[in-house]
Amino acid sequence: MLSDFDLNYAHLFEKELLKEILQVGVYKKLPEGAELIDIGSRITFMPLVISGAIKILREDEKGDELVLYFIEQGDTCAMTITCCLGASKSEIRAVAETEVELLMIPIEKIANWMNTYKTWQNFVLQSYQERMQELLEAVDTIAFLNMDERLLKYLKDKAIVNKNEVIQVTHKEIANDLHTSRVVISRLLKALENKGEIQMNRNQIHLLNI
DNA sequence: ACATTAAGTGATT
DNA sequence: AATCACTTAATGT
Repeated sequence: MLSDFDLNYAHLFEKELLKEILQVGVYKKLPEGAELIDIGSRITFMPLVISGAIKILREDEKGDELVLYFIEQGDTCAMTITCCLGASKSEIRAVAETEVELLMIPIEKIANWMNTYKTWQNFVLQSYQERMQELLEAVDTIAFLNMDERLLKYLKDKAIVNKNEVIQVTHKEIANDLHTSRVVISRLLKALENKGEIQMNRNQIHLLNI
């Protein structure tokens, strides 16, 4: 498991930092569907994703959800960085999309290492920038794309993070993630199937043209 | 065989 | 695109 960590992160950090990370970092393995961070919760650690993927979503008072983006191995959560810089409560919810392996870094270390390690500073700034990019992409998707295009993008993203063109989901789950109704999803999926983009089975969707 | 859950359909707003 | 009401199909017990 730690060799997997090396694979993704070793080239990024200098020796001493790597040693510190392994010292203070807590290894965790979570099953699919596990909740990592909830809205309003206090963030006490920064997760470095070793393997698997995490789904980041926004939620309204009624509990209606909207998926923003997925984060994968080599990524970290930008929300935790924001938290370090002042705000301490999470604005998003993070759920394990697949089984995930994480290395949890205590939040105090983050600001600390920013001063001592140049490579850490680069890493944090760069991942923050990448998240910002993804967030803008998510905004574009919601604002400018039709529902059918959004759906297709969602399916493709899901296929990528799961490393599988066959996705296990119900229409209901997709509807929740995209914040729409099941009937709409069923109809759009039907249209996609007729266009030859996908193939449907109960509880699963097969992406054909990737 | 029966109950439950997923998915399909037509009509209405 | 959302909602309703209803049907059909698949699956679990």
